[in-house]
Amino acid sequence: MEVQSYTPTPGRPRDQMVKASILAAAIAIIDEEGPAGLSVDAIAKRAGTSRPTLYRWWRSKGEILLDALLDVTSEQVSYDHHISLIDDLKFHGRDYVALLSGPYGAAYRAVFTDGLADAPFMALVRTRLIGPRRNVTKTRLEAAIMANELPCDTDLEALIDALYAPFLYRLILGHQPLSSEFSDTHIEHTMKGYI
Amino acid sequence: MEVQSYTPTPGRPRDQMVKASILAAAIAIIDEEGPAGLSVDAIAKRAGTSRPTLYRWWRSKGEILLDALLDVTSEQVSYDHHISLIDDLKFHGRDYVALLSGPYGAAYRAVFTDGLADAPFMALVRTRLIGPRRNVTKTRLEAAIMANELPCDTDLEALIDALYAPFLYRLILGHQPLSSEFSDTHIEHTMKGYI
Amino acid sequence: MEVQSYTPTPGRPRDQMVKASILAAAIAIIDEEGPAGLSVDAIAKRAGTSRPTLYRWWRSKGEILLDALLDVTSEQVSYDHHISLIDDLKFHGRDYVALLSGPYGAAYRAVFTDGLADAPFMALVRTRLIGPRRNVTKTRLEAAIMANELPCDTDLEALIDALYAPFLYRLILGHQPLSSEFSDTHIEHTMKGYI
Amino acid sequence: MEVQSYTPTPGRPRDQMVKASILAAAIAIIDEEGPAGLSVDAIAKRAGTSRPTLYRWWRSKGEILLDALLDVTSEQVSYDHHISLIDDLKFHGRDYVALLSGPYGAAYRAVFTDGLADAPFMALVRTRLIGPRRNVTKTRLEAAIMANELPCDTDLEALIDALYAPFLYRLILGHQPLSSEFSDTHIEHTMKGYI
DNA sequence: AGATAAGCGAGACGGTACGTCACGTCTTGCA
DNA sequence: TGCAAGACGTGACGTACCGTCTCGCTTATCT
Repeated sequence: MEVQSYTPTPGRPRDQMVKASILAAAIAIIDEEGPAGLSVDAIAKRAGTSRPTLYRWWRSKGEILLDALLDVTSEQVSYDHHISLIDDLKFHGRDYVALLSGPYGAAYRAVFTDGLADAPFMALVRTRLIGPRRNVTKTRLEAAIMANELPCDTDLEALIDALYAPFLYRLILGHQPLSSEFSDTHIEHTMKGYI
Repeated sequence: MEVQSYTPTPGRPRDQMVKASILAAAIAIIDEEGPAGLSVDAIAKRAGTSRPTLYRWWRSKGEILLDALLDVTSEQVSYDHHISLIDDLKFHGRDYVALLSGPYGAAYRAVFTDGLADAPFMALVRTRLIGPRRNVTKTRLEAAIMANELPCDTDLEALIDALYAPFLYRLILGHQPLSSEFSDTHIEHTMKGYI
Repeated sequence: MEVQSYTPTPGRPRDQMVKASILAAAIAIIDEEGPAGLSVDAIAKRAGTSRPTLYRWWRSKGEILLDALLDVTSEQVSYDHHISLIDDLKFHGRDYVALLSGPYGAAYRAVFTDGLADAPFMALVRTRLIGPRRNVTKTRLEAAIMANELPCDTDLEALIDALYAPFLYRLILGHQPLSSEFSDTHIEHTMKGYI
Repeated sequence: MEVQSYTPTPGRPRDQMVKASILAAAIAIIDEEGPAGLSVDAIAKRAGTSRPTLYRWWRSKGEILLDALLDVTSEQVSYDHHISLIDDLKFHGRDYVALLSGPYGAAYRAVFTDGLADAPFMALVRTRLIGPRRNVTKTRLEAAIMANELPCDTDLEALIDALYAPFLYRLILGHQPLSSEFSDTHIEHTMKGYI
C-alpha cells in the first residue's frame, strides 16, 4: 500500500477550485455558444481566472476539454456483466450515445477538431480518451472469446472500429440522428457479422 | 440532344488557370506541410495569386479544399457492375481507401476539421462531397434489394454508415492503418451482418 | 490667328460626354459624401463608366478634381478694374471665399489632401490651379506698383501669401468661419501693412 | 504643493519604451521615406513592435504623429518676454519656421493630410496641436492690448491667422521657401497692418 | 463595303494596406 | 510560488482600393 507523501512546495499551493471552474467553463461555453465561442480567453473570463493561470495547468484548449471529458467519462465506462455479450454491448452503446448526444457531445467534437489540426494532441486523445473506452470493450470481447461466444481469431481492433465508428461518424457529420435505436440495431447487425 | 447555348458574360472572363492553380496549391500545401501550413495567404502565394482573388471565388479555405476534392473524386465514384454485390462493394472500398491514403487524405481531414468548427460548411461537405459518394453506394444497394441479394427492409443509411464510417474513423484518429486488407475484411463482416 | 488643324485619328473618337460626367460625378460625390466616399470606383460608378476609361483620361483621382476645379475657376478669375486696388482685391477675395465655401470647397480640400501625399501632383496643383490665380493678383499688384499705389520693392510673393493663405488655412483647419466679412477686414489689414 | 498619489493599475503596466520607439519610428519614417512609406505596419516594424500593440494605444496613424509632434512641441512653445511685442512674435515665428523646416515638418504635413480626410481627427489636431500654440500667441497679444501696444478691439483670431497661415501655406504648397527672413518680414508687415 | 483601330462597359487580376482577432508569453502587484 | 490583470509580439484573417488586364461591343476612319 502506497502512502501519499506530502511534499511541501514553497509558495502558494495551487488552487484546485481554479482547475474545476476552468473545466466547467469550457464545457459550458462549448455547449451554449458552440465551438466558435470557445477561445482560451473566453474560458478564462468565464472561469473568473486569467490566461496565464490556464496555461499553467494545461498546454492547450484541447487538453482542457480532454480533462473535462475524462472527468465525466471515467466513472461511466465499465461493464457490469449483464446477461449476454450482445446486451452488454448494447448497454454500452446506449451509454456512449447518451454521452455524445448530451452537452459533452460538442466537447467531443471540439476535441476531434483540435486533434485533426495537431497530430501530437490526437495521440493524446487516443491514449487518454478513446483508448481506455476501447479497452473496456476489448476486455469484454476477450471474455467472450474465452466463453466461445466469439471466434478466437477475431480482429478485435476491427470489430471495435465497426462497433463505434458509426457513432462518431454521425456525431461529426450530423447527416443522421444519433439515437439509442440506431445504436441497438447497429450493434446487432455488426455482431451478427462477426459471430 | 442538347445544344449548348453560349452565354457571353460581360467583363473579363474568369481565368481558369488561376482556379486550377489555387486548387493545386491547396492540395500541395496540405500534403507537403500539413494542416498547420495551410493559411489562405500561403495558398495564394503558392498559386501565384492574391488573397482577394481567392476570396472572390471561395468563401473559405474549406471550400477550396472541397472543390479540389471534388475535382478528383467526381470521375472516380462509380460502380461498374462486377461479379457480385460484395465484390462491387469491396472494389469501391479499396478505391475509397486509396483516395484517403493518398495525397488527398490530408485534404479530407482538413475538410472535416473546418466542418467541425463551422456547421454550415459541414452541411456543404455533406451535400457535395459525402452525399454523392453515399448515393452511388445507395443505388448499388437498392439494385441488390431488387435482385433479392439484400432484405427489402434494410436501413440503407445505417448500412452505408457501417460500411464507410470505419474508414473515416481511422483516417481521423489514426489508431490503426487504413489498408485495402482492412477494407476487404471489414466489408465482408459488415455485409454478413446485413444479409 | 491660329488655325486648328484637324487631325483625324483612326478608331472611335473619345466621348466628351464621358469626360463631363466623370468630372460632375467627382464633384457630386465629394460634396455629398465627403472625401471618404471619393474612391475611383465610386466616381466611375456614379458617372456610369468604368475605371479603365477613367484612367484613360486622367492619371489619378486628384487630376480629375483638378480638372473639375479648373472648369469652374477658369472664367471666374479676372480683375475688372473697379475703383481702387483695395476694392479690386476685396472683390477678388470675396469671389475666392465664395468658391471655397461652396460645393467646390470640398474638392479644393481633397486636392490638397492628394497633393500632400504626392509631391509631383502638388507641383501640378501649383502650376494649374494655384499659380494662375496668383498670377492674376500679381498682375493687378504690378499695375498698382506702376501706379505708385504700392512700393516698388514689394515682395509680391510674400504679399500674395499674406493675402490668401488665411483663406486656405481656414478652409483646411476649419477653426474659424470663412466669410466675406473676414475676407474684407483681412485684406484691409494686410494691405495696410504693405503700403 | 501637490502630492502625486500612486495609483497602481492592475496588470502589466504599459511599456513606455514601446511608446517612445513607436513615436520615434513614425518620425524617422516620414522624415526619411516621406509620407508614402508611412504605413502602420512600417511604423510597427521599425519600432520593433506589432500592429495590434500600436492600435492598442492610438486609433490611427495620424494620432501617432500628433503625439510625436506634441512631444517635441510642448516645451518649445512659450514666450520669454524679450524686448518688445514685435521681437517676441519674430522670435516665436523663427521658432515655428525652424520646427516646420526640420524633420518634423513632414510630420506636420502628414497630420494635415490625415485631418483633411477625416474631420474628427482634424478637430483633434486643432484642439491638441494648433490650439495650444495659438493660445500662447493669444496670451502675448492680450498682454500687448493691456500695454496699449495694440488696439483693444483687435480680432485676435484673425490676427493670429494672418501671422501664421502663410507658414503652413508654404509648408503645404511648397511654392516658396520657408525661411527665417520670410518669417521676420512677414510678421513686420502683418503687425504694421494691425497696429 | 469591309478592314482596321481605338473607345467603351464590365469585371477579373495581382498587389498593398488596413483594422481585428486569438494565441501564447511576459511582467506587474497582491495573496 | 500562485493568481488576476493586462500588455506584448506573432500570425492569420477578411476587406477596401488601387492600377492594369482582358473580354465583347460600338463607333469612327481608311482602304
